[in-house]
Amino acid sequence: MAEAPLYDDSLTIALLRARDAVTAPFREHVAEAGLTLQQWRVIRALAGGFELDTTTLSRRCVILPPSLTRILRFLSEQGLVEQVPASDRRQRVVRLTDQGQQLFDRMWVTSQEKYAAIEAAFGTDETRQLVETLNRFRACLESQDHA
Amino acid sequence: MAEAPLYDDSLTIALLRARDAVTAPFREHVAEAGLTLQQWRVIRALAGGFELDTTTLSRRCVILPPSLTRILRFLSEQGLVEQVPASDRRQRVVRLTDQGQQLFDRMWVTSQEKYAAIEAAFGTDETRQLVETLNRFRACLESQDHA
DNA sequence: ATGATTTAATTCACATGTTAAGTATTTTAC
DNA sequence: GTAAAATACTTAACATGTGAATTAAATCAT
Repeated sequence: MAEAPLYDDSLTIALLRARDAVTAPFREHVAEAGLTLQQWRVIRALAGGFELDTTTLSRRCVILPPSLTRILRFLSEQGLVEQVPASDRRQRVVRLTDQGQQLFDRMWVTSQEKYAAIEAAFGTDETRQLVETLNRFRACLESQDHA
Repeated sequence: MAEAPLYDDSLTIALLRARDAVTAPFREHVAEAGLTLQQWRVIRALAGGFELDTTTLSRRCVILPPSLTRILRFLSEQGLVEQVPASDRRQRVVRLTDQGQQLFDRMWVTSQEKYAAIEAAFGTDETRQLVETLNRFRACLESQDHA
């Protein structure tokens, strides 16, 4: 049942595979709307009228700035996102267009259903605990690095 | 302490961030040898004299075949990997060259030390349990999908 | 044995990941 | 007030991720 021994890589590999497994149904769903997972994450972050700058989006969506530049260019061309003036003119602040919000609204229900299916399969408490453990794990490593 | 509410994305995001955190020290380490994490995963899978075909490498390293083609091309050009004849001539079976094995040997000690530091920081048992939970989680989702 | 099917890998095209360098704006220090 | 430092983002260059199409070899059916 278990994989090869020689691997201490197990943690990295386990994280990669868990991510693949959990994103699969969402990837399929958003692809039907012509979106990638990363583009969808940006739309979600902006849903509900939020106006966010690139740095904030980058942190929330876990997408590096150079990728975000390209993603925002794409979403603007599709008419899903628009720029709003910012007091600090270095910043690029964006929000969803009406069209973008409508797309979100159409997709959100199904998206939630898929997430609910995952929680149902693994258990609500177990899922919540896994998220908590992952966040604790990350916090632990990051504080270690700052030493 | 916690991030925004509106997110059901938390699981995906938590997996992404955990992966970023755990790979950071390794990324830095292998970059000093002019390698990427993915290239290093392939080298590790072959270390110790294993001769593996592309499909097996793809599964073990969690790298899709098209990426693997490019990675093996790079590693061959660097003289770290060489092809061995296979009974099934559709397959591409490779192994480490002496140079490749030597590179692995030089890097392996430090790599293990970094992994040990992670286990020490988060706890050996906790780390092992996290890997076990992630694998159980993945198995759970994959069996769900085949329905 | 021959043709149809399946399998293994590659190629293609485009999106994202990643690091370093560049540009414009703001802030800091004096 | 102005030059230096810091900040926010973009661009560039190359590696990987991803799905679809392609090629070559093995297997299957008859």
